[in-house]
Amino acid sequence: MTTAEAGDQPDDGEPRTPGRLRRRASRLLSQLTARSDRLINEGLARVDARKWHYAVLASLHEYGPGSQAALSRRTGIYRSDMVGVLNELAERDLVERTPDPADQRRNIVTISAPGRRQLRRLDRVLDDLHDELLAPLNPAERDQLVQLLTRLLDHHTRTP
Amino acid sequence: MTTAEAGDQPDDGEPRTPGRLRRRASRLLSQLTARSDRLINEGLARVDARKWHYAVLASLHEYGPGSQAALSRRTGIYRSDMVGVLNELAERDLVERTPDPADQRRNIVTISAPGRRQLRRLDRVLDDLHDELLAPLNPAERDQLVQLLTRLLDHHTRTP
DNA sequence: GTACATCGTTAGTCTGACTAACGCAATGAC
DNA sequence: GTCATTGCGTTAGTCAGACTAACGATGTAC
Repeated sequence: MTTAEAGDQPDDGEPRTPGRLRRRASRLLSQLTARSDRLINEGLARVDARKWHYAVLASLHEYGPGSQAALSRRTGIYRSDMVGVLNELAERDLVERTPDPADQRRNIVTISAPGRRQLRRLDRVLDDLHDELLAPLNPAERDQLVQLLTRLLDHHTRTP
Repeated sequence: MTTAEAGDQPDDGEPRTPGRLRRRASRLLSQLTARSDRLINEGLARVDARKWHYAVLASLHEYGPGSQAALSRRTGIYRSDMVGVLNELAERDLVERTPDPADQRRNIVTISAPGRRQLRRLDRVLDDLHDELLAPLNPAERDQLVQLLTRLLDHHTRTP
């Protein structure tokens, strides 16, 4: 544990972030998330994708076709934003949107063969990007982080 | 380690988030940050403050008066956004903005007595809010989390 | 003294999270 | 069977945070 206490003193000139600020979990989260988001977005943009694409494709692959509303619930994307995401995916022929014969309000969304291919591709891209994101941590520490974050998110999801 | 594997299977009906999605650090970060931000913002709004106020006041208190640009660097707030933050703080008489006699481009920003009082108050408010945010974790785990996040942020700050 | 950097400021972009309201279809109560 | 309620897809729009561009004015280096 000699590597501990990272980020305490800036070696260069002036800009010293107050300690009270530096160790607030909320600040660490938002600062890190800003960088993480940028990293992921840029990485996905390079293969003409966005993270919502991944979420929808993964959900379709793991749980099969579903209505837009169901996809919203599974992915956490608001159903108002889902429209646009599905438009983008349909443009690229990664999913198909067909009316549900059993319920005329519903569209049934299905993943296509190219969609499955793209999903595998995105999985690899995301693996690489996460390797970059988590570079300073060893595998055990990465697990630890995921565990801690999951527990927190879980708590705040169940207890709104 | 029997408490592990939180959040794997939803007990209620339909909405199952794909596993590949659920354990991606980037997603955990952004989901959790969204909730954290909301929690903090609402908490601070109740005492007529925003998180930027805290950042600026803390920086002034720990490192003394400074120009707006210096404050930008210390807090990570863009200097374009700093203007508005300082307006809000000045309205509330928490800081004073006076022209630097030595450099006519600069404003020197100083914390006022009410500013110091507000800072103490915000410190207490934030302590409580973080207690809520980190509720599921024991003190050791909270430290662990802060450590891990700090190391990551550090890495991505030094290596842009 | 001219070229360049810095300061405060205004304006505007982009993304993500979220709300409101719509027309329409299905469902359940009576 | 009608009617209120709920769920669906969609459009539009709000709000906040992060970030860029460009400005006039001032300071600094050569």
